[in-house]
Amino acid sequence: MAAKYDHKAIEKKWQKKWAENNAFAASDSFDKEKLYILDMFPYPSGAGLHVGHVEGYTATDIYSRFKRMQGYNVLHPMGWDAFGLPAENYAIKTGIPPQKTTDDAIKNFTAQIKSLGLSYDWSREIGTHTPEYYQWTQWFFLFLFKNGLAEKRRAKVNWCPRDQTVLANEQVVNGCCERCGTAVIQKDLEQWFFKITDFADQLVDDLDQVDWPESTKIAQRNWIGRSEGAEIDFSVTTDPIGKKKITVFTTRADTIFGATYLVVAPEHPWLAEELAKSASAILNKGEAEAYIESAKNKTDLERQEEGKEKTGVELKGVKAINPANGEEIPIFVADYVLGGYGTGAIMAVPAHDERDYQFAKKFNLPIKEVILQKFVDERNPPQEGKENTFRRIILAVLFDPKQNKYLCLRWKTQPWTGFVTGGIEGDEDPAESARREIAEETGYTNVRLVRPLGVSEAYFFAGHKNVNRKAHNYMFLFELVDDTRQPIAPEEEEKHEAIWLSPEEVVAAKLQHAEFDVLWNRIKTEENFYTGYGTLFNSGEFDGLQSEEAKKKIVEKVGGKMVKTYRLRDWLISRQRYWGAPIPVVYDPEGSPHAVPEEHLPWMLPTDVEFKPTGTSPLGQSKELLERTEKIFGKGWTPEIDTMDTFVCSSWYYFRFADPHNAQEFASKELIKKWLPVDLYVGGAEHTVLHLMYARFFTKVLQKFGLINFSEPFLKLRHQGIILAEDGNKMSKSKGNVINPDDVIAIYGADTLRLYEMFMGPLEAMKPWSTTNIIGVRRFLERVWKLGEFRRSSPSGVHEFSAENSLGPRAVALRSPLQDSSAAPLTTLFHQTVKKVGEDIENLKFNTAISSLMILLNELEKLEDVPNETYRALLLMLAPLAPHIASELWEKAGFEDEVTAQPWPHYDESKIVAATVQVAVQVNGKMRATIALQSGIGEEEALQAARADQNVAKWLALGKEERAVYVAGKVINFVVTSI
RNA sequence: GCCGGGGUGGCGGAAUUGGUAGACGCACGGGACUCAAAAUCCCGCGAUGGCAACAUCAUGAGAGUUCGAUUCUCUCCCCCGGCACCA
Repeated sequence: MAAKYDHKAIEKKWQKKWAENNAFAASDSFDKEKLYILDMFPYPSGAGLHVGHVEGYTATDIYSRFKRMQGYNVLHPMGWDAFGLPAENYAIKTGIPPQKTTDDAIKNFTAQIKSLGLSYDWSREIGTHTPEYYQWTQWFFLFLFKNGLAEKRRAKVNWCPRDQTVLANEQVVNGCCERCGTAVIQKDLEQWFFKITDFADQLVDDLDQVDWPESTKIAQRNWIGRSEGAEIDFSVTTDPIGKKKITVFTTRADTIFGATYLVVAPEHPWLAEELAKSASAILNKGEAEAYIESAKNKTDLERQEEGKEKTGVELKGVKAINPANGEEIPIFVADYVLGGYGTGAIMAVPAHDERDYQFAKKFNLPIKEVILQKFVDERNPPQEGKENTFRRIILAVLFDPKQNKYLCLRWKTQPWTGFVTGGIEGDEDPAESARREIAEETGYTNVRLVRPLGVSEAYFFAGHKNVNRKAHNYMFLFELVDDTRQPIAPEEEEKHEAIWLSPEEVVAAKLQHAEFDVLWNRIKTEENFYTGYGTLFNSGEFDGLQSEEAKKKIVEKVGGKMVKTYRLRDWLISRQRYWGAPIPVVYDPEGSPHAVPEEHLPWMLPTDVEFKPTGTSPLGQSKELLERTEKIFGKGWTPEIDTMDTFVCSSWYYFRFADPHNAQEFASKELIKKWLPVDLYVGGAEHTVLHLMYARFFTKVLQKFGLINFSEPFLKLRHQGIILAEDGNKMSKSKGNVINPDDVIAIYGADTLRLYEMFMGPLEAMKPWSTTNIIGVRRFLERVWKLGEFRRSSPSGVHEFSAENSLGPRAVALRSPLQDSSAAPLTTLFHQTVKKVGEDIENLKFNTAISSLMILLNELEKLEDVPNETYRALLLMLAPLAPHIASELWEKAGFEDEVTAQPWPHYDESKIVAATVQVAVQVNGKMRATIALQSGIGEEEALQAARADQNVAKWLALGKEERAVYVAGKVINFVVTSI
C-alpha cells in the first residue's frame, strides 16, 4: 500500500532531525576547503518573513547544500539586525519595550526560517541587540575614535521632525526621511562622524577586484562621485595683488577663457569674511545677507520644488580677475553652488555648462563660446586607394529672423542643396572666411555672427566627385541684418542660385552632408551650450588645442593644481533614538569627550527610559546611565546620550559569524583568516550603496591597521529580484496583496515553495507571484514521489495497479523492477542533465536547473525500467533544491546514510554526445528540413544526406547551388542562386 | 536630464564565441477514467492559409552587416531601477 506525499509530516521529520544533529554546522577544523556563503541578515520585523526573504535564502541554501555535496566546508550562518526604528516606534505607540517585541519577532522569524528547511549553522546565531554583540560594535567605535576616524563636530545635518532624529545623507530620499516620508530639515548640531571619505579612493578602486553586478559597482562609484579637476585661484579687485583670492574647483579648465562670471556658495568663508568687515567692499551687503539667510533656511525639499530655477545675488562693487586673460568678471552668490563640494566656488562658463547657462540667461550675463564641438563623420569612411588630402572647409548658415527662413545654395548642375560652403584661405580666421563666402556666393554683406556651431572632421564631397578629401569643417550661424544684396561675380551666379527655405523646407530638402545633420540639430536647439570636449578657440595662445591637452596646459599657466574631489561625505552615525547601540563616550565636566575604557564594555543600554520622543535622546532621561557615569568617572561627568546608526551594527557582523561566541575579541584573527572574506553574498538591491559601502569601509579600516589582510569583504555579490504581488504591484499590507510564506507552506509544503520561487525566473529578475503556477512544481514533486512509490511497491518485479495509489497509465507502464543495466536507456539525457544541473546551480540559474530535472523525469516516466543509478542521481540532484522530499525518498529507497551527506553525482563527458544528431537544413537561410545524422559524420556525407531530403531537393532544384555552409551537428545551409 | 537593466506566445519564462525561436511550467482546447466531478493520464496549443505535405509571417519599430540575426552595429519608441544643481 502506497503512502501519500504528506509534506507536513515529512518536512517536520527532517527538520527535527537536522536540528537535533546541528547537521549543517561549519567545521572549524578546516580539513576541507572552506566556503563562506552569506545572506544579508534580516531586520526581525513584526510582520514576519516575506516571500522576498524566502527567495534569497533559498538561493544561498541550495548553493550551500550543493557545495557541501561537492565536499566543501561551508559556513552558512543566520542572525538578526535587531536594532532599529520600527520596534521603537511601536514602543512609543504601545509602551511595549523594544526588547520584548524584538525578541518575539526573532522567535517568529526563527520558526519561519526553520520551516523552510534552510541549512543554517544555528550554533552561530547572533543578534546585534545583545550586549554580547554590541559590546563589539562599541569596540569598533572606540577603535575608529582612537585612530582618528571618528570625531564629533558641528555640522549642518538632516533632521527628521517626525522621527526626531538626524539622518545620514544616504537615508534622505528626495528630501524626505527614508523611513517615514516626512520632509527633512537642516539643523546645526554636534554629531559623531566616521571619516569614510579618507577611504574614498580605495572604495572606488577596489571595486575592480570584486565579482559584483556591474550596476551595483556603478551605483557605488556614482555615490562616491570622484571627479578629477583643478583648483584655480581668482584674485579679487578689493585686493588685486594681495593674498585674498577665491579658489574655484573645475573639471573644465579648458573652458577658462569662457568664464564670464564667478559664483560662490552662500556658506563660502570668503564671503562671510567680506561681509563681516565694517567697511565691506560689497555695496549691496544687505541684499546679499538676506539671500544667504533665505538659502540657509531652505529644506532640501523646497530646493527640489524650485527645480532648476536659479537664484542668486550679484556682489556689487567687487570683481574677480580671470587669471587666464586678466578680465574682470562679476561675482555672484547663488545656492546652485554647494558649499560642501569642491571649494564652494566656481568659475561660471555659460557656453559650456548647463547650469551656468541657465543662470546667465536669467541674469542676462554674457555667454562666450570657447569650445567647438568636434564631430567625426562615420558615414563617409576613408576609401582605400583614393586621394586623401586635408582641407579646411567652412560651412555657414544664414538666417533671416524677419522671415524665419534659412539661406541655402542650390547647385544648378546637380540636384543638391546645401548651406553656404567655402574654403579657408591661408591663415584667415574661420568666421571671417564664412563672412567672405556668404558675400561672394550670395551677395549678402551685412550679416552678424550669432554663434559658431562646431567643428568637424569628415571625409567630404562638396557636390563634386572628389570623394575622400579629409576636411576640417568649421560651422557658423549668421543672421541677416538687412536684406540689401550686392551684385556677385557672374560665374557664381552661373553655378548656383541662392534660395530661402523655411525650417520645414530645409528638413524636406534632405541636405546630403552628414555635417548638415549636426548643423541643423545645433541650429534648431534653443539651448546654446555645448558641454562636450572639442577644439579650443577664442582662447588666446591655446586656440586649436583639444580639450584634454588644453586642460593641463592652462592649469599650468594660471598656476592651478590638479585635485580630486568627491561627492561622498563623512558618515554621520549619531541617532537621537533609544533602540540602538549606545555610543561609548563620556564627557568630562568641561565637556570634552573621552572614550569609555574597554573594560567597561558592553556600555549597557539603560532600561529606565520612556520612549516618547522629546527632540533629545531618550537616554538623557536615564538616571541609571548618569549614575553609572558618575560612579566610574567622577562627579560632573556626563554620558553621551545618542545611539549609533544601525548600519554600524551591520557593517561588521560577517566577521562575528567566524567566531560568534568570542568574549575576548570581535572574532579571533585566526578564524577570520580562515573563514573570511565572504565567498558569496546574496541580498536585496536596496542595499546597493548604504550597507555595502559601510561594510567595505569597516573592512578597509581593519586592513589599514593590520587586523586583517584583505580589503574587500564580499568577493561575489548577487541581488535577488523583487517578488511582486499577483496584480503586478509591489506587495504591501495596505493593498492587501501580500503572500505569506506560512500559508504557502501549509498548503503546498516548504519544498514546493522553495522550488516554485526558484522556478519563477532568474534570481535577479523582478517577477510577479502566481498562485496558479505554483501547482506546476507541486505536481512535479508528486510525480517524483510517485516514481519512488512505484519502485518500492513492486519488489517482485510486478506492479499491481490499484485505485488507491492513484497511479495512472503512465505509472502503470513502469512495470519492471529496478535494476542496474549497462545499456541503460536515456544515457545521453542522464549525463546531460547531471552536467546541466550542476552548472546551473553553480551559476545560480536555478530556474533552468529545475526545468532540466523536469525533462529528465518526463522521460523516466516513459520507461519500463528506471535504473538504480539514475534514480539515485535524480534524488541527489533534487537534494539541494527540495531537501525534505529527497531525504525521505532516499531513506525509503534504502540507500545508504542521508542524501544531504552524499557526494554530488558525476557525469561522463563521453556519454553526453548522442549517437545521432538532428541537423537543420536551410536553403538560402530558410529552414527546409531537419535530418538525423550520425554524430561523427564527415561534411561531404552530411551534405549528400541533406541533398537527398525530398523537400531540400525540391528547393535546390529551383536554382543553382553555389556553395554550402556546414556547421557540424548544428546546421547545413545551401546557398543557391535562382535561375 | 544622466547612468544602469529590459521589451520573445494568452501568462511566467527558455535559447546569445551568430546556427532548428518559443525548452520547462501555467492557462486553454480535445480525449481516456468516473454515475458525475475533482485528481490523474494521453493528445494538441505563436499567427495566417491549406484535408495534408507544406508555405508565408513572427523575438518593441526601422535600417545595416552576414550564407544565416532574438543574439552584432546604428537610429528611434516604450517600460523598470538608481542618481539628480557634485562644477
